[in-house]
Amino acid sequence: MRLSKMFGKTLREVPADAETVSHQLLLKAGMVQQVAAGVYSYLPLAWRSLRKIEQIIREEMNAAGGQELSMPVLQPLEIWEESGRDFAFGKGLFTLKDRRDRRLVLGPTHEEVITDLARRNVRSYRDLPLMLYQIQTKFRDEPRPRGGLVRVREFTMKDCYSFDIDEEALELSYQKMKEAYRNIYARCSLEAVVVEADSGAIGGKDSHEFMVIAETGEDEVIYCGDCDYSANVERAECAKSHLEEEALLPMEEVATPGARTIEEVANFLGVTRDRTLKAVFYSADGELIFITIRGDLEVNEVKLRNALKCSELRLASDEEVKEAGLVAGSASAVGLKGIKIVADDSINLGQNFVVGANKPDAHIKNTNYRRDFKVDIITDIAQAEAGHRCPRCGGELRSTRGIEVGHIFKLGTIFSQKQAAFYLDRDGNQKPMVMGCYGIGLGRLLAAAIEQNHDEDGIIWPVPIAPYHVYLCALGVDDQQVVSVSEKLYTELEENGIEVLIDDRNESAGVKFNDADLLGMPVRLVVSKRALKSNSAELKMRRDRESELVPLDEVADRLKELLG
RNA sequence: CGGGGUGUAGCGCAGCCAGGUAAGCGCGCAUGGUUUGGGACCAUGAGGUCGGCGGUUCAAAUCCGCCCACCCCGACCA
Repeated sequence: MRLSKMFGKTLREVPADAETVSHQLLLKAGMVQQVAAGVYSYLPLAWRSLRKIEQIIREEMNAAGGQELSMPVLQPLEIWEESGRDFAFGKGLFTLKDRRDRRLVLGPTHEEVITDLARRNVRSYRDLPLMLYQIQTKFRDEPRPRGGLVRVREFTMKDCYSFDIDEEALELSYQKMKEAYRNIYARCSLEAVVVEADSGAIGGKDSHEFMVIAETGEDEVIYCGDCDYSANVERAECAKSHLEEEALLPMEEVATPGARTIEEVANFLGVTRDRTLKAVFYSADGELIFITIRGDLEVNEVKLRNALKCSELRLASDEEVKEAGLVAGSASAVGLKGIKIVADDSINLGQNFVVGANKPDAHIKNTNYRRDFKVDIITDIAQAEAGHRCPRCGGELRSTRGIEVGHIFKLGTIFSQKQAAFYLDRDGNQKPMVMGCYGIGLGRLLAAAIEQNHDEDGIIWPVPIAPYHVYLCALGVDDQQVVSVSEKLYTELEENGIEVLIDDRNESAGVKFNDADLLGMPVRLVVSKRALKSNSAELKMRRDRESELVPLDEVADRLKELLG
């Protein structure tokens, strides 16, 4: 490709909107352009890179036994009602009506359609295992797109679905996919770590995310400094301290004027925060929920959402709290009626807690779960944080940020049950297929690759996903020899299967070098009067500082060797 | 949805507070010339619904109201 003809120009100044490195570089390099919030056009350079990523994924999916197909973006709302996920996705679902007023959705994912396909076509255990995938556009009406290509509303995703006869077979498919994913990231020269994850709106049991560690990542990863435990903070657990056993004491009301926060109450009464129970109020799909958790811990809203199985969850407003007759700052589950109570299991890890008295400026000492109050749900809803103890080995937990570049789930029979996707086993019994699903966001992968491979001058493409291999820089295009040699090299390299972007523009050396660094092709090859004096071209790897002179007739071989 | 911010040429910005000269600057773009190893220089030129609608006024980029778009934080989110 000739730079003089290529669509998409590099910018000297970065559009003010871009915050993250990958977003800035993608814009500055003229690779993407925003059309609306979270909606982008991919210009030729970005598209080439994306196609390479796509091909790598396709090859690995095929190698793992996947069969590629294509399902529609446009889907009837009914199948979403059938699975119940119109509710789970809520406002994230793009919906529309056709001319006959039929309600349609733009698919955010394809479990429903694939399950429908499976139930129509799979009859027998002999048809299983089955692994199907597609590389398709998804639509999600994200509340807030951000970070350039990291979180968008329209994006390309590889989504793969496995169908097995039982959990054991699913485990095999799952491991196969995990391996395929590792291969994909390795082939893209990306370092991705596997973490335990929440399965979110997709549903299901086990789930793992592949994270590219990056400061600008939108996910927080909790990991152990001593063992290999790592999990998305949404799902991460911690070993909660167990207070010393003591005899239950009678409840005692004490005046606590002005003390409202856990901090204030603990200080006022001279106890540590873990001797108190805090109260938090949420609104879950419009219903007010009372949450109680030990004072030294915070509520993890994802865990809470899962416990409640609700769609919309938010902190209750002051008005809602007041309306429910609750006394913010002095509330507790003691004597509370007519409101759903969810507790963190930490309320069991100690005795004689300080709680609110449900009237202003008063608290109750020596309160104990079961004896003094009951709850509707008790489970782990605590947020794990850096500094907490590892649930596996007791080591210290740490925190970092990452970009989620892949997510795999064991769905089990959630969809096959709801959508009646059954098969007949060896003994003639009807059973639901056991499913898994496996996604990779391509654009996000591209962004993550840039986050992980750049310097202050621009992108440093890993060879396998670089738009072109070589940036052939013809320096001094008014010199006949420079032009003829660089054109000859261009043709020769292309004939050898090397992808070349030739900078044939009439620009100064500075401009060309800067663009070469910005666009970040793995190899820069300079043809200039200076180099031609020794009948050579100057070769420099993007990631290196030094260049070397390579005799013209050896360039092609040298490059083949370098690009391997 | 809550909080904060921004909208003036392709990109980056000034002008707005305190209404009034002819809507400016840098980069980029076009033409000509001089340059040519790390974002050159000179000259000439093209390019604008000042986000939109309405209001106030003799007069609005500037003041007021409503709306829209986009960005950031939060909420939310494979």
